[in-house]
Amino acid sequence: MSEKNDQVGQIPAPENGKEYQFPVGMRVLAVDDDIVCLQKLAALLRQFTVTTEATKALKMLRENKDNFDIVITDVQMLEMDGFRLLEIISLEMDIPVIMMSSNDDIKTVMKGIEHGARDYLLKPIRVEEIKNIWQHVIRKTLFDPDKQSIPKGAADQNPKPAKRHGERSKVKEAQTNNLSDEDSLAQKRQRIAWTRELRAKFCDAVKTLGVDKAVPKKILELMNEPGITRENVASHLQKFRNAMKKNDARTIQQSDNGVVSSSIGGHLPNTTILSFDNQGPDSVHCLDGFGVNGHSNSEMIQFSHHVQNPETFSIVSQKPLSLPTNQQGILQQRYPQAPEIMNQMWQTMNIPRLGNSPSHHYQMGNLHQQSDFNGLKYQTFTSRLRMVDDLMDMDIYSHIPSYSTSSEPGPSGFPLVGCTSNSHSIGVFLDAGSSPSIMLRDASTDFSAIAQNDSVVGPQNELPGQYEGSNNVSCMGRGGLDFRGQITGVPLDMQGSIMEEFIGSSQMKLVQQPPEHLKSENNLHFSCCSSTDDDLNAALNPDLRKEEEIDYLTTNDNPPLSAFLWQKEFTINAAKGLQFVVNVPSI
DNA sequence: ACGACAATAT
DNA sequence: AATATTGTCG
Repeated sequence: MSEKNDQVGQIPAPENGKEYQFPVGMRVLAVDDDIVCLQKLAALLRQFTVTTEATKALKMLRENKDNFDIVITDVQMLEMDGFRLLEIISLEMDIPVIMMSSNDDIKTVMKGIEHGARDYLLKPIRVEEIKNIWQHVIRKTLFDPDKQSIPKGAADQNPKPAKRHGERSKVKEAQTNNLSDEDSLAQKRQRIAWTRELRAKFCDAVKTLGVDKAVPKKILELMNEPGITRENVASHLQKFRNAMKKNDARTIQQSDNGVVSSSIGGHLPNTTILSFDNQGPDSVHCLDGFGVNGHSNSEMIQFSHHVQNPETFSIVSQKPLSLPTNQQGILQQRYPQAPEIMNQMWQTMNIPRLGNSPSHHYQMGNLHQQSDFNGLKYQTFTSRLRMVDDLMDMDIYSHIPSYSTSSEPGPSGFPLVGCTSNSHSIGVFLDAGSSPSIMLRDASTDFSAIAQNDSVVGPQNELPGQYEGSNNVSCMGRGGLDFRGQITGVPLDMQGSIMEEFIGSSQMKLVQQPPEHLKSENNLHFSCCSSTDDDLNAALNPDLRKEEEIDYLTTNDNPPLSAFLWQKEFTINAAKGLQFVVNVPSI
């Protein structure tokens, strides 16, 4: 208590220790939400304070930053990420922070370094490592004794815009000989991360203020988040509003279509034929799905190589499916319904039905679990969807996780209300039974969840190791989590409160990371996301439709989806290499 | 090279 | 405060 910050200078040199002695007098704040780790760590420390909650740690630090010489924090924690903690600490005070984690992934380590961590210790922490951390405390006082009193954050809070330019160029010049560490950091814009928690807070604030009355300053107040500036909020608000605008536009566009269908002359096709465009009975149509458009694609050749049981994919017949005509009105219009299409697909592909389930229930792949959370149903299933360059044991059946036409939850849990695919993936809409209007907005996130084919998202009580070796995706009625555990597809702010609460309540989390090569190469993660999202857009918005790229199936069950009319022939790459063509006669 | 995002400038 | 532009990142 009585001790002051300068006391750190008195930290005994290592020599004075016996075989192993933690530097006397060094006050460590250790943060880890894993109690066991915390205990282990504590055993190595002398004078320490521990907490399992980053927020508590922050509080302690804020209340008296002079009480601690150094902070050691775990990287992965539930409520607050270690990085976030690090970020806030380095923003608000000048206490060295050491990260620890069992993850030695270079990127993660780099992230720590970039955020200003003084060290990155790999778990399990060994004595030798802990023994030396005093150096960081010393170094701090040695190297910037003056800056000591001025927290970095404070300086950054009130930047003088006018002087910015000059400063920046100066930094560049100075870069040559200076402390590379701090300076390179200073050069970069330091940005805050809008974590789930933050966004949730933001949303709450906006909600309570009312969308039109929400201005940065007030939001900031309501959020009550130190470490965040008004500018931060303003920026986020800008994004938020943009997203809002976009979303509105989309919705309007859609309802327009639904009502008028003007883009194709106000008529609806009265006959629709679905056929599978295979080259002949029993042939696997390993068309690249680009061949039709004249692009050949070497990847697809690879595909046929990798197919282990070609018979599995045989298409039994090439039976056009004639759908009943109905001219009642838009909702009754007969387009190929996803169920019908699926039906045909499955029939022709010889996909087995589930035991004695009602005729429309199918199960593809392994259905792990169906759950209900806060009234939202979701389920996990196995998706063995692979990207084109990774087709080793591709299994076409498992591309479609489950399906049901009934509005009652069947074995699959949800009615399939639509589906889409691109050359990489097939996506399905499962409706958890909510209002159709919400469906559209959130639909793309469904895709994302599915498209993130090598990630596992599941309820917390599913063990991380449980799915090892398989590619699992958990899908909720709407919304999905991406590799990072963030909601994907549309900005979180636009997800609506349901999703927000669902995810925000941290009942869901990412339990398995995708393979590294999928994450890094070609931004696969992102392209995957956005392409599916694009597909959705295109399917729903004729103007955006790009004939040669967009493949989709949609259904009439759901007004928003039914708003879309098929006017031409589209190619559906239902799964890599298998190509179906939907012929829609012109009116 | 591009889109998303957040900082920064106007 | 709102909007436009810029810098970073993957």
